[in-house]
Amino acid sequence: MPEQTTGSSRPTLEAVAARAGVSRATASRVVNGGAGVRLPLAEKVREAVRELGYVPNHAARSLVTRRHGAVAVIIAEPEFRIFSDPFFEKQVRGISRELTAHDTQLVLLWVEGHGDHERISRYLDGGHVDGALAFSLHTADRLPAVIARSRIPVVFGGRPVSGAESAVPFVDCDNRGGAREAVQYLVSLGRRHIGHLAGPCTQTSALDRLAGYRDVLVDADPALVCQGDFTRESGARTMAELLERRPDVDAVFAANDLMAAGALRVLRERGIRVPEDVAVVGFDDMDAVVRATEPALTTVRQDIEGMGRLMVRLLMRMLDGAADAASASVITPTGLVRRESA
Amino acid sequence: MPEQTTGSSRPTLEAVAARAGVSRATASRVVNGGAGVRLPLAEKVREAVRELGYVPNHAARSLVTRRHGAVAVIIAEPEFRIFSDPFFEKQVRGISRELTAHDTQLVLLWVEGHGDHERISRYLDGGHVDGALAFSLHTADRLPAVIARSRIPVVFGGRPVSGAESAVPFVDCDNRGGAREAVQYLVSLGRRHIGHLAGPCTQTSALDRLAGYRDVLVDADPALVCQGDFTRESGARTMAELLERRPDVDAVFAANDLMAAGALRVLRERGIRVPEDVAVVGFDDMDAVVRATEPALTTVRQDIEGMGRLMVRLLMRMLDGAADAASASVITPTGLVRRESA
DNA sequence: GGCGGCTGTGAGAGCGCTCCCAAAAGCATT
DNA sequence: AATGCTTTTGGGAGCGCTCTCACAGCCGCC
Repeated sequence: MPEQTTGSSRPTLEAVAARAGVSRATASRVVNGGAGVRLPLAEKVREAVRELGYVPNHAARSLVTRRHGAVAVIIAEPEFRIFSDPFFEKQVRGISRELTAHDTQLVLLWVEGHGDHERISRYLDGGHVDGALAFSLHTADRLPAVIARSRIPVVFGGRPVSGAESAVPFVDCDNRGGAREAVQYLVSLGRRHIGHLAGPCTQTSALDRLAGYRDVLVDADPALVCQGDFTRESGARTMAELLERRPDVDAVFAANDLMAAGALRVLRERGIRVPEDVAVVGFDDMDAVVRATEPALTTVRQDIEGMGRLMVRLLMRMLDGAADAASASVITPTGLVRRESA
Repeated sequence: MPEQTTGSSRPTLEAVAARAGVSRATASRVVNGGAGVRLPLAEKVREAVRELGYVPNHAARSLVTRRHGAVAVIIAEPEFRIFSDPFFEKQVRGISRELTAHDTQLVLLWVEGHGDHERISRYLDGGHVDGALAFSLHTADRLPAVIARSRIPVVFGGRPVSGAESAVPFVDCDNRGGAREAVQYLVSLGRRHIGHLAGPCTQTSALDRLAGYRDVLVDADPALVCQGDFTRESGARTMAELLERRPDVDAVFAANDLMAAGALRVLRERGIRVPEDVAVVGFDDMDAVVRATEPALTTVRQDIEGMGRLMVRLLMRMLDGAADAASASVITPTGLVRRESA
């Protein structure tokens, strides 16, 4: 097997110790913070490190510490083009930043099909990473269950399906509370016939937002709820549907901003004024969408990057043994952002 | 320090060997393919592996093999929202798939600012990964140089700036040849005043496409080239600019599809017929863009996912010592896709 | 039937590091 | 100056694996 690294082989801790005139143990202490080493010695070691360009061998270290300084981020792409989704981009960015702050690496596991499940589970149990972060996308997907069964701690982004694995720790925003606030706001505006353009019923976020809507409008006409799928097109379609079913509708709470944007287009096309005739509220506060709507979209804001960061913090606490799965989940607050559409 | 893995500690190769009644060496041989082990013994070992749920300890293995089975993918986000960019998504997907095929993990390094350079370089030299993949985004960025200086093999996506690091291996499509073909096609259509909506001069892909344009139109009026930046908006702006400068323009080669889409919009707004009055050709053949234009965009196709895969293959060959940096770069072919706009 | 040349197997070293434990050194007391 | 402490330091084991090397079988061959 040919040498893969150029130049001479990397210096070991042994070499550093020899050069500094100390034992390997002392050199190790200095490299790992230097607690309990007298200053002049520590300085000598640090100098040796510098001169030799010493970089600790990670494999050797984690062989004994059983820590890897790495966390897996599992991204499934069953249907969504995950990365193009600005939601995911933000969340992954938050994760990445927080991991960097914890001096931890991000190992990306991109799951393609169902055959991949076995590979993922082997990887998680294979001692490559200390923990994992995953996203609960669809209620039908078996992947979350597979992941949760692994022997390393896992934190989910988004509330997983309730049921057997209720003990799975997750971070999610207060979808239900946010929806409630949005609908309550519409009520406070004096709106009487408030429709809901719902997201796909395979995703808990959509279900929770629908639940929030129902919390406020306990006995709303079922015809006021139209089933969409979080896309702009479905927003347009459901809005049209709603107008047909209930021409007297005077407000709409869309399950996300994209659907709200689709709805606004339809309303504009039909000459229905927003917010005068129909008030519209979205969910997510996605810059790219919100900035482009006309009128500017009133929506429920959630801190997506912050949720990513929280996922990491929670995982780190679990790794430190300071948090246990059952009690650890975090629900982040949402807030209504009032603009022009409602 | 509390236990981080649940349950009893993982079985070692020693345990497998004991259970199978063989030596550790033999067990190791079986786990690694089983060459040179008699069948009955091998079967016994495999059974022990199954019964114990043995998974090799990766750290221990790479401590001795000096292989990590992991490759870093370095993503800088100087200006671009990398992940939202469908180009990157495709390329990363290709990379991910090919890495999986090579049983290699993807470690994502997300570079934020310039202070991060040191961290990246330490990581690359820290014995975490066998090689790295990076993208040469902007000629001004120092990052590629930092990366190229590391002691592990690196393959770039996109031709890096020529100059000092000409020996850096990369994978890129034939930007220049593709541009040439596009412009030649416009010429063959009988077009006489062919403009170019150029991409940012800080990116080699844009420069190469411009060069291809110039290859064909050696002494074109400089006024026919307008400087954009790969965005849809810049496509619209440069198209307007071009129409002002040279109202007689009868064809346009845009540096990418997004710019072409912007250009089409402007042409439509002004009632200029495409392709009758002005023919338009793009570059990239991005589904999302191409599918949405009216008329359908004629463009230069490049296999982005394939480029991602090639990056991995090239890196793997370098890791095997079968390819050396200087001679290894790959230029993938492009092809004109004729639709309606030209 | 004994002997070279196989192939298959096991013993053991050692990858580079951390961490336990014992020894040494320092310090302040008596 | 001797004692009893605390802090620093070094020796050495061992994390789980691979890989070299020596040895044990086994074949056919003279």
